[in-house]
Amino acid sequence: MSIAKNSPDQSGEDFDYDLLPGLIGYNLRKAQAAAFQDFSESLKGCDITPGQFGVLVLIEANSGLNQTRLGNALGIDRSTVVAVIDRLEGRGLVAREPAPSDRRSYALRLSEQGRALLHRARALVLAHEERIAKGLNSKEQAQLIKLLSRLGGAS
Amino acid sequence: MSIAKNSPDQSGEDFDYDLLPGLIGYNLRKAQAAAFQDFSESLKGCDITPGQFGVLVLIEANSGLNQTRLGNALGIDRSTVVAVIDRLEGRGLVAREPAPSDRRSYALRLSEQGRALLHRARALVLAHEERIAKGLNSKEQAQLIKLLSRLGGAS
DNA sequence: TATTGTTATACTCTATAACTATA
DNA sequence: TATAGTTATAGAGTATAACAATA
Repeated sequence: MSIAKNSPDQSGEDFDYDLLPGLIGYNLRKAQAAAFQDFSESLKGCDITPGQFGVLVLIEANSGLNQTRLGNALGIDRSTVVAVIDRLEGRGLVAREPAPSDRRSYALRLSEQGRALLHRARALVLAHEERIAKGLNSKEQAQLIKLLSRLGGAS
Repeated sequence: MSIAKNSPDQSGEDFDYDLLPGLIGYNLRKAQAAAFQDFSESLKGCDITPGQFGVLVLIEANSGLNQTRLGNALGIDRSTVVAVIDRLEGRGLVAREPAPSDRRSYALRLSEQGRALLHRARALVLAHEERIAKGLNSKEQAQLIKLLSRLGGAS
């Protein structure tokens, strides 16, 4: 096996990427794919995806929020949130509790197990961040985050 | 409807994102999601995804390449390439031709229709790129691409 | 009427393992 | 033995449309 998983072509032969390397979108996709792969390996012990990590963080930091607000914060549809929470609840990491003020909605909370897993995951995520950004110094990392946050009208 | 599709929380109420805004991975995901959304809207007439656009570009620029090399160039598994090409072939945009030198593999080519669609798509993609990067000047755009390309060990 | 959560449905992307044909 | 493509299978992410319960 001469080519590692998910790595770009290394076959020495000429390959023409045309306009792709000049596109922000293409570089974004590639960088995100690389980050996703490293994330998965780094958090193998926790078995969570970047999106699930974000959900756990937001629930812990905003305990009692409902699914609609969580979806708005993440920029995903309510119907998508259902499946995300289903998985997390199925693993005993998140609980749907009755919301005191509105019987249509749930108050989302982390279980003890969820809190413990998130604690472990945080440390692994920080190590993962260091690894993917090891080619950049702190100033460049800050610059990258600033530029990314200004993309897509988040302004 | 006070909240636009896939936009971050605008409910005025306090919301705690905790460590997320400081993570490269989180900002990468957010930026990519915004770019994907804009791409989809921009290329509605062509009905292709960013990944499919990349495949069409690479096939045109490297006519006759096989699925394995394409997968290597994109960093995706051979089995994933099959479904991707199936869809494109099903729409008559790509053709699997017998490879002259190796009867195990196909030589991928764009159909006339595929070439025409790619021609239209290129213009739309460039407009899309301008739109998502409208908050950045040329120097910042170049800087962003440079920083992104140095993430994930692509070094 | 509007909102929350849900279900049904659908599409894309992704991978692993095992298989066939060919090298 | 190794490689190219395929299939079966699985999981995650995403959305739209329609529905029940509640506001």
